Amino acid sequence: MTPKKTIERISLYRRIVGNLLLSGKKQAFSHEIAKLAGVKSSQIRHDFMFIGTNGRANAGYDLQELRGHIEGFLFGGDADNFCIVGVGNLGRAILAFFRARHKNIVIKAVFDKDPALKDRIIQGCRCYSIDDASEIIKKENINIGIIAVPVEQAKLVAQILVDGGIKSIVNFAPVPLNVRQGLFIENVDLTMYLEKAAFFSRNLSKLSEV
Amino acid sequence: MTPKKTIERISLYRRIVGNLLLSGKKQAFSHEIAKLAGVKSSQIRHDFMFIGTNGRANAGYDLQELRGHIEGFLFGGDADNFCIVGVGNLGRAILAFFRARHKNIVIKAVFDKDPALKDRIIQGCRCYSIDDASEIIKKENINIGIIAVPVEQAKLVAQILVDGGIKSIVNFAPVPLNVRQGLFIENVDLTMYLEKAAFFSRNLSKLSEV
DNA sequence: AGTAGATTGTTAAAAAATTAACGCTGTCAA
DNA sequence: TTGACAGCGTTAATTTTTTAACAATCTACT
Repeated sequence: MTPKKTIERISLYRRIVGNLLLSGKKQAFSHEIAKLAGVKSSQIRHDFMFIGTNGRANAGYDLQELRGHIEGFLFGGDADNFCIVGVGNLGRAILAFFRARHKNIVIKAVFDKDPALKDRIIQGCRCYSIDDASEIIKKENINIGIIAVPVEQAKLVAQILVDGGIKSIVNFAPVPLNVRQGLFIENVDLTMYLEKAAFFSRNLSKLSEV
Repeated sequence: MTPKKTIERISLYRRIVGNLLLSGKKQAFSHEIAKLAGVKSSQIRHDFMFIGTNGRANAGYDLQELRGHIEGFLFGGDADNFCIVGVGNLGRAILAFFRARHKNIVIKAVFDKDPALKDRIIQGCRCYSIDDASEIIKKENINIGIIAVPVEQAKLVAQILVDGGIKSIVNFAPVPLNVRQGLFIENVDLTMYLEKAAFFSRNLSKLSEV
């Protein structure tokens, strides 16, 4: 019913399968994929059941077919249109990373409040004033917003995106945005990841295992 | 026994409590903190039991004291020393974000393989050749490494860090690093977060609630 | 063709995480 | 002082997630 974790793993499987295909492999067993993903083989089979793919006993999964199933499950018919708000270091990093690299993730626009950036083309992507967000979101059919602004502005930006019709947000600002019904928000908290890593560097014994 | 999720929340509570203090608040109830953190109040009380803090019935938690408890739990005596490998967009973004901002997260060095960057000071932080990683890690007493290099180099870099004595890694390269015994690795997969957001923008009804 | 061995799909069990329940304590007002 | 209420701490229940178990199936080899 709430397969968030499953979705995360499926996204990971997609890349693993892609890499295996690139390396020339045609098929793989659940335990091979499991090794690469860092999970148990039973988890793989369980997840694959969820997305409705099937392998063959003693022959594993056909990777081409598997990729098709995963992408069919994960992606819709058309590519998903994203926008990024905030063209600081992080916004540029994300833009550089995804621009023209992922066939289902298309960054259609970036927004900033700095007038100097207005209409500039950054990494091949046009920068608009945040004031025009609502208009551009509709025009470009953008469904997902990435928030990469300073923490003070995050809530306001989220509101602007939602008002513009955004359904789903990935928030990099270090403040958890309150989720509202009918909206997906993923808070990616870099400080938290660093503090967690620091904690476990001092408390490795508190880790269960792997 | 494996309180990874709890650690994540505690890191979040730390910031929430800090913000409340900044806003002039002296104490808070579990349900107030819960609201801000996006969890249930019973979760708050449960987690606070874990870190060994205590409030008073009908008066909630003393925020100053709570912050002390949280930081005592989360941080060690000294600040934790980090390094970043890869001075591309993402590495710079992380450096800019943390440099001199967080009293317990100190970025002591950045590494890159580009000779042009060697010994340059970036955001107040010196850039070293990756070849000197082992030496610098020991000299600066660095325990945590942040990997922000292209995917092809991630595994090699991880090996270098581990060989140098790093205990804990935050990996931003889109390949899951295999965890070895006695090592903490956090894979932060940006592609996964974007794909997940895209998936739920098309399948909002599949979200449980919240 | 038959048998041995390996892997799948699925169900059941186990483990982990979250949420609820509730006795107890402290506060406030009459 | 007493009663009513509100909130904490803790334990128990629930829910979710992961792992194991195993019959069915396929491959390969003789």
